[in-house]
Amino acid sequence: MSNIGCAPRRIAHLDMDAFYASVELLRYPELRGQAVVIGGRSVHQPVVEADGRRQFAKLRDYVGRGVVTTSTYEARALGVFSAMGMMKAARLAPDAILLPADFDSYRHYSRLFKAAVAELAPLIEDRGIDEIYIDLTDVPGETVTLAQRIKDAVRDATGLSCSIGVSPNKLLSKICSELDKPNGLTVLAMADIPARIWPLAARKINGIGPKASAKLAALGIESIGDLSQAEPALLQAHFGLAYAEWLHAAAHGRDERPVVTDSEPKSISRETTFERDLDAVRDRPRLSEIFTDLCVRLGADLRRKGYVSATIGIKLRYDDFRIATRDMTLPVATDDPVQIRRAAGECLRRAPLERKLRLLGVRAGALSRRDEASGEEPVQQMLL
DNA sequence: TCTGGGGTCCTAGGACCC
DNA sequence: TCTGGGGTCCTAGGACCC
Repeated sequence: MSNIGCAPRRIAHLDMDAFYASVELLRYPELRGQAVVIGGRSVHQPVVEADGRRQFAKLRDYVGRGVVTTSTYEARALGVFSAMGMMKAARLAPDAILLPADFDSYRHYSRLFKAAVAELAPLIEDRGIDEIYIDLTDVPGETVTLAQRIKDAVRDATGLSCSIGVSPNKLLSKICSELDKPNGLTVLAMADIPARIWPLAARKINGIGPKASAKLAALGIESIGDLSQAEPALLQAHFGLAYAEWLHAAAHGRDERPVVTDSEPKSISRETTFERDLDAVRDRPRLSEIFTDLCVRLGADLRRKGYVSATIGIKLRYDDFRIATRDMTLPVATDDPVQIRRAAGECLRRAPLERKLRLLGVRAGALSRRDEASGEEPVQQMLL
C-alpha cells in the first residue's frame, strides 16, 4: 500500500458491547440492569399479561442441550458467559431472564451499525455480525476524535454502545478493543506494548486458543510478555516452525495483515444437534428426515446467495463428542437439493455408524458463483 | 444433568501428472 | 543401483473464531 516504510497504519477494531443482549434490551427496556441470558433452543417468547406487563422465562426453567449465546454484563458477573451449557448457566444464575435468540433482528442492527461506520470510514473488514476492522490510515482527523465520532455514529444509528481499539495493526487493535469494555476507546502505539500488552494472558491473542494456551502454560508461559521472551527454539520444538514464528511475532505486536474489504464465502453449511442421540439403525427414518431437511435448506441457502458447490460433505458428532467428516467432489457444481442429498448420502455410507449420533451436518464447499459456473469447465476437462 | 451453529485456515498423506 | 522431484487435487482431521 501507500505507507510501506512510512508512518504506521491506523487500524481500528470495533466490537459491539454484549451485542445480542443489548439489542434485546432495546426491545425490553424493563430488563435493563438485570441478568439476562440469550440462547437455548425452543425458548419461550415473553408472554404479555392482561395488564400489559411482560412475563419472561427464567433460566431455571430451561431444559435441553442449548448453550448460552450471549449474556448481559450483570449475568456475566454471576459467571454466565457465551458458549456455556445452559444447564450449567441455570445452576449459576437460576433467576436470570432467559430470551430466545432473534437473529433477524441482530442482522438488522448489524447492517445499521456497519452502514453508519461506512459513512465515516469506508475501508471495513467484516468479522461477523458484531465486529469489524476499519482502516483509518487515510481518513483525516486525529485518532481519538475520529474513534469517538465513530462510536457516536454507531450509537445514533442503533442506540447501542461499542468498544473501539486503535493501533498500527489488526492483532493489537483486537486486543485493545477489549481493554476498556464496555463503551471503551483505547489507542495504542508500538511503544506501549511492554506496559499494556505484555502483562495480559497469552490467551488474549486472537489465534491462541484453549489448546495452545494450555501447552504454553505447561512450558511456564502464561503472559504475552513471557511469550515475547521465550526461546524461539523452545517454541519451535513444541509448535512447529510456522506457528512458532507467528507466536513470536504476535507477542511483539507485529502483524502486517491488511484490512480485507471484500471476500467470497468458501463454504456454506447446515447442521443440527438432536434433542436426543440417535441410532443409525433404530432411528433411521427420523435421521433420514433430518438429513434431507438439512440438504434442502443448504440447497436453498446456495440458491439464495447465488452459489453452486463442487464439494459436498457431511459432519457427524457422536455421543462421545468425537467428530467425523466425509466429503466428495462432484463432476459438476450444483445447488440442487436432490443432488446434494445423493452426494451427502454417499458420504454417510463411508462414515462409521456404530456409535449413536448427536449431530448431523451437511456442507457445501468449492463454491463458485452460479452465473460464472456455466458447466464449460468440466466439459474441457473431459476433452483432455 | 456438560458442551450450538456457522465459519476460516492449516496440516498431512496419497493420487496423479509431467 | 535403491528407486527424481515438483505441483496440484482430494480427503480427513483439528484448532480457532464469532
